[in-house]
Amino acid sequence: MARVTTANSGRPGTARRRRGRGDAALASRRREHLVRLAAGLFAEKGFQATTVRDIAKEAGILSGSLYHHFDSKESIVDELLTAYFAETTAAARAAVEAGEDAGATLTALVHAAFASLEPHRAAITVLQNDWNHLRSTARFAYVARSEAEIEALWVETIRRGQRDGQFRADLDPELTHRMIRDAVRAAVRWSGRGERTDAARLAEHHLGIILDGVHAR
Amino acid sequence: MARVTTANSGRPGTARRRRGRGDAALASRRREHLVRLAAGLFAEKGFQATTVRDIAKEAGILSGSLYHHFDSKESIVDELLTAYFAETTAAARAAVEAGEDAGATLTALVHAAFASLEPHRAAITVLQNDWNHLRSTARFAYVARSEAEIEALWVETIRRGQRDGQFRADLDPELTHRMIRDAVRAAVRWSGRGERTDAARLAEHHLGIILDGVHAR
Amino acid sequence: MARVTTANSGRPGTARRRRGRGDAALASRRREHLVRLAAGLFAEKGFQATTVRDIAKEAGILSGSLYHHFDSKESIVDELLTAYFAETTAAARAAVEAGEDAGATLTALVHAAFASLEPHRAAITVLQNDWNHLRSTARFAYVARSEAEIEALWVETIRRGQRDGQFRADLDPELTHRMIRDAVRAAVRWSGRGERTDAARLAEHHLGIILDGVHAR
Amino acid sequence: MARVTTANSGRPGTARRRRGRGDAALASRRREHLVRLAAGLFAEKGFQATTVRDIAKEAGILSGSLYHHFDSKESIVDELLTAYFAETTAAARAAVEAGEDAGATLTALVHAAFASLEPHRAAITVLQNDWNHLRSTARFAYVARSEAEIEALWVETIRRGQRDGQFRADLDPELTHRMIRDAVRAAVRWSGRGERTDAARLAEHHLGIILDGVHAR
DNA sequence: GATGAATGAGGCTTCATTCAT
DNA sequence: CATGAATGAAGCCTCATTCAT
Repeated sequence: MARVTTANSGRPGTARRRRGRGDAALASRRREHLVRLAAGLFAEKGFQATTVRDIAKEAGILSGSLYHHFDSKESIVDELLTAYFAETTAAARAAVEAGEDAGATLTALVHAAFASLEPHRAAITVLQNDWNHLRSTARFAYVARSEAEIEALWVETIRRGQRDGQFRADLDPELTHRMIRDAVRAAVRWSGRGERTDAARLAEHHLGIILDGVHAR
Repeated sequence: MARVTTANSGRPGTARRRRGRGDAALASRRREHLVRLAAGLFAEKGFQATTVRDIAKEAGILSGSLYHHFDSKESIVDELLTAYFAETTAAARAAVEAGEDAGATLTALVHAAFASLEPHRAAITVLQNDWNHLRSTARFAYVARSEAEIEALWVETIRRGQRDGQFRADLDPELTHRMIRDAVRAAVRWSGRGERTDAARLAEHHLGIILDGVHAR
Repeated sequence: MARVTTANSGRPGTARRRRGRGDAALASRRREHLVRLAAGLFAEKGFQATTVRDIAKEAGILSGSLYHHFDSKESIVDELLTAYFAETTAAARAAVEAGEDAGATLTALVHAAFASLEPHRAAITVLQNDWNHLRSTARFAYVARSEAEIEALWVETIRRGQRDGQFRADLDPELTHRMIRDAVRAAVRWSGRGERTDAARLAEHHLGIILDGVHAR
Repeated sequence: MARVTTANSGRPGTARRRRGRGDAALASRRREHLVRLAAGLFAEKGFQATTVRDIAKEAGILSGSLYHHFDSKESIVDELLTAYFAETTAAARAAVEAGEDAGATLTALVHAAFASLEPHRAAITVLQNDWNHLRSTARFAYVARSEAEIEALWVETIRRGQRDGQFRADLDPELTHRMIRDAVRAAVRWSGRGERTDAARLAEHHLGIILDGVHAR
């Protein structure tokens, strides 16, 4: 769950001119490095507000040189979003398929959501700052599909809990999912950067409210 | 038509003080109308993604003509944010000063937050899409101040509930406030537009989780 | 030399709709007032840098309203330049026609030039700041003509002094005129505003150098 | 007369410091060429009246392309003014430090002033056309400082000549400096372009008047 | 005479992208 | 791979001017 696996590894045409075996790998490493730099900026300012010059400057090169590695600014963010959804969907699926009761599954889903906060700051920030802009692009249609897919997993889990009598029957599963998802994602704006304990504490805290509310018993 | 013999005989500084109507009249019909049009676009796409040409086109005029009414694009969004925080702060203060017990006060705060969703879609969208960009401007420093002020009201209420034994003692009041605030605001992205029942239902639903959690009792 | 007499008084069409006898006079007074306000701004910032809004604001009206009095911004500056050259040419001619010897005539010319500094700050500033821009307009062709006319009077006087043996024979009359003219005009930038003694002292000082140089005898 | 060093070129502090070549390389051939083209236009029309499109057209490129080389129109004129004052100050200092008597020093100062006319037409024109506009910018505060520095050198020299009995005791050193400075600068408007003999003749002529006046002896 | 609203041209600047070297 | 230079579209804003009311 931790590392960006190798999303888009299938996409050819990036590492041209194979002079030796190592070249492609080296190029790919350089590319990954650039993506990580861009991610840092996207996490700070969002997609639209980050210019390709910003990214190039961060890498110590000129903006035109970026186009040896990516064919557009969008393809960088695409890479980040693809990775985010690949991991997130996999994690949600794993939680559901673990076969535990609905309560445990929901807890696992929430934990997974919080766990993605730190490694995917950029993607989440972009989703919040720039989704209104990106949604119109055909290229990012998969985002909506992935979100629907994840939502389906949550809804299924919540329904199961309601049938079991574990969860309240008066809840709307879809609204419930969105509330939790949004509360988690929004934390990317103000939660401490890089402090792991913080993220864990946050997860525990929010989970506490989600499961049992603020009322004392 | 009267007399004009005394035109500027005093030379009062630089700016006149004519127009006995007062500032309320200055914020003319036309201006208000334009703000509302801009708000619609901001609510859809955010601040940065909306161009002055978009706004002008919506009004059926040329972009330069907007500057007859506003001195900058920022001043339009400023107007919207100012109004949002004025109303929101007032509503939160009213809820707290109603003098009810912490549970009732928190309920009132949540209801007020949801009630602002529909009339302030633009401001809330901007806060989510463009805050990273606006925060750097001195002009919008008041946003951070207003948010802090509102947070203080929530925190105070939550603490009171904890002292009363009405709320769980293990909650962090600040994190709790942010979770609720963000969950409400994020709904602006997907909640139905213009359907009042929807907003009310949403409020009831989320409030249910916040107060008592998803667990059945 | 003191008052802007009635430059452009021949230009009809300004005071329309004669309802009564006084109206035209009143309108003309209002117009003069506006010209004076504009002159103040031109003297401060030049022609291009002064906007019609600046002028209107100074008068406490809206920029569109200025067009009831002038058909363009250029016509305001035209009025100022016309007045400047009318007076200046007249003064130079008077100095020459006084029939004194070349030395006295030159002294009178210099004094007249300095005397125009204060009442014609605007025209002189415009001539220095904006002449490069205005020279291309056919409307202002008369400026070059007037300058040539005045130069002719100076050159004639200097030549006379050279024939008399009063002035050095090695001087180029044209260059001499320009040097003096420019030294006087440039003072408009830094010489005290409104202090008459200052202008007189300046005239005496510069005249001293012009006539006898900086060398002690 | 010295070299245009590269004052203000790098603007450090914000941006990297990469590119090991040094700033001299940054001020590339192309950039220098563009500055020269812009200078030609500024010398003709001044700063405000010259648009970035004018400059770009002169270079055969689009206006946006200029921003590959400069970060603003102001930075172009800044470069020209900086160079002008660097050279001019150095020349004035050299004249004073040559250690000759006051008369010779003043002569050298005047010659230096005239010598800067041709290579710095643009800067001098801008100083006359646009100083009222630029003076308000913090960026150009150094202009006033440089002018004061140069004035101090002139004043010192004139005072020395007065103590020696070489110059008239009744002159105000400051006014004297300004008169000469302005007479020289104003010549930029009408003196022939590119003809060296002309500039030299002009210097000799004006110097003749300055030192000994127009009166024959 | 003035207001309020608009026009249209043009100003400076930004930015993703391309491409010869 | 990178640079240096450019494109072209677009962004925000300014300003003289017009005109119905």
